[in-house]
Amino acid sequence: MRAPNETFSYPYPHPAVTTDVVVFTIRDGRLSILLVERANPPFAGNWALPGGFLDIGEDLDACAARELEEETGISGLYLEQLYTFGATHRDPRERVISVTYYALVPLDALATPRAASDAAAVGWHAFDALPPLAFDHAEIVQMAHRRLVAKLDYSTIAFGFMPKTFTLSELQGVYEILLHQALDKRNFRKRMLSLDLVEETGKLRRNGKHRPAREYRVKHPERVEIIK
Amino acid sequence: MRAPNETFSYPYPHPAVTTDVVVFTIRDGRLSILLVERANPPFAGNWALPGGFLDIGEDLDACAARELEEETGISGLYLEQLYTFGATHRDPRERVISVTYYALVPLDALATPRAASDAAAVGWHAFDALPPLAFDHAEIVQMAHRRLVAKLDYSTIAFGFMPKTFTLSELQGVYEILLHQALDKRNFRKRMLSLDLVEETGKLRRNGKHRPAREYRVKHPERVEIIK
DNA sequence: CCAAAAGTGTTCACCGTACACCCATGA
DNA sequence: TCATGGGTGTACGGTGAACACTTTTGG
Repeated sequence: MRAPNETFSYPYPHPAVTTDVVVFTIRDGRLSILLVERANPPFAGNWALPGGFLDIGEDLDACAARELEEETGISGLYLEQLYTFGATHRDPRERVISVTYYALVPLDALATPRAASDAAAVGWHAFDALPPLAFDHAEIVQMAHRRLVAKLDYSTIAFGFMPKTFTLSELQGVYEILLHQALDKRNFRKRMLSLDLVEETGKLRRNGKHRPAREYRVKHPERVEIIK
Repeated sequence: MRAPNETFSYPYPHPAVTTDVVVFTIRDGRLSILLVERANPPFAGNWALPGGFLDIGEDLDACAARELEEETGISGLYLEQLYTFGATHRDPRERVISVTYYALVPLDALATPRAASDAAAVGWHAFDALPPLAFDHAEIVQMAHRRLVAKLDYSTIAFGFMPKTFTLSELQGVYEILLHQALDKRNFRKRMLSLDLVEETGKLRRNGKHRPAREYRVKHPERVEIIK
């Protein structure tokens, strides 16, 4: 074993550690992620995931949340650690270990992100039409997407995309976008209601020249992420 | 965004990065993990997970595999990244980020591990009777165990415990130990055979004064970890 | 009254579960 | 011949999938 055994610190070179966050949302009926355009080399002019270096006294989760908040102005999101990428030459400057996270932004919380000082631009990009990404970020995005879709089956992660109140049709739309297929309305409603995770607010949602939809909310927001 | 933007390297303090591995096996009918007894402070005399510092030019996976091989003399195991732990004071000496992995050792590969220079001892411990662990390693072990049990449902991870050839009763025994419950023999066999992942070797296994058991092997070892 | 989305039940196939007895061997 | 673990089939209930029409509103 080569566990820590010096009295103070490990006398060999330390890698840099960053967090990068894949921020998903649904915009205009398409799954989208948040990207920043890099202002500086390497990969200047390329799009990349929001993220940055870990402060030496900062928890990993806090770092990811801070980076996310700095980019989008949104906090309190569902944020989950995804995977840690550490290939030796993933960053040409120095050895960088990236602890990656993913987050879901509810449909109604789409604050227009503001570009930070070291980014040329920041914006949402449809998942199925992403520009070339810097570093190994394309790989990170692919893994986040696989995780997201896999969790649809056995968790209630899709609620992370829902605003405080929503209709069952909106919820079904989210599933259909994520699964890339149409779902049967009756089966979908039966399944959702049997989970006993949503309740009617009692209000109706008028959305056009047709029958109004019942409005729902999540019953126990703190339990939403618990695996079925 | 606070992504890398210096020409060379990030001018703030870097944390140390380690990998730690939860090595599972089944010994004497009990789920067990491999621990080393620390020879040096901090936590001298306590048991800890095998692991150690990342070499600056080494991939994360390679580091975990190397540490594991150094401890057990076994290589080529199923090894999967688990989670990255980075609480600010998890190591009293300096800031340490631990990228954790877990591995499964087949029943027949139980080489007696040999203690490395900086460990007082190394050995297997039953999962339900673990000694107090150094650092946050108890938390790491708990997470690894939850992952292992969860994957039983939707993957074929249990085959990671099986030697090259095995009987269906042995396989069932592994599931029963991991799930902590007895399984119906007929249903278990029906399910396993329907997965079409194992095939008979044609040989019989004589194990006592009773009917010999058919010997099986995994059909496509490279596909064993693919999610159902 | 027409267009558009909301809302509602039943049938069927499949799968997981429960359950009991005979078989082959060694002592 | 007996003790021991190996090996086999069927019946039932629950769950997921397929499927079409009525309701309510705005224009």
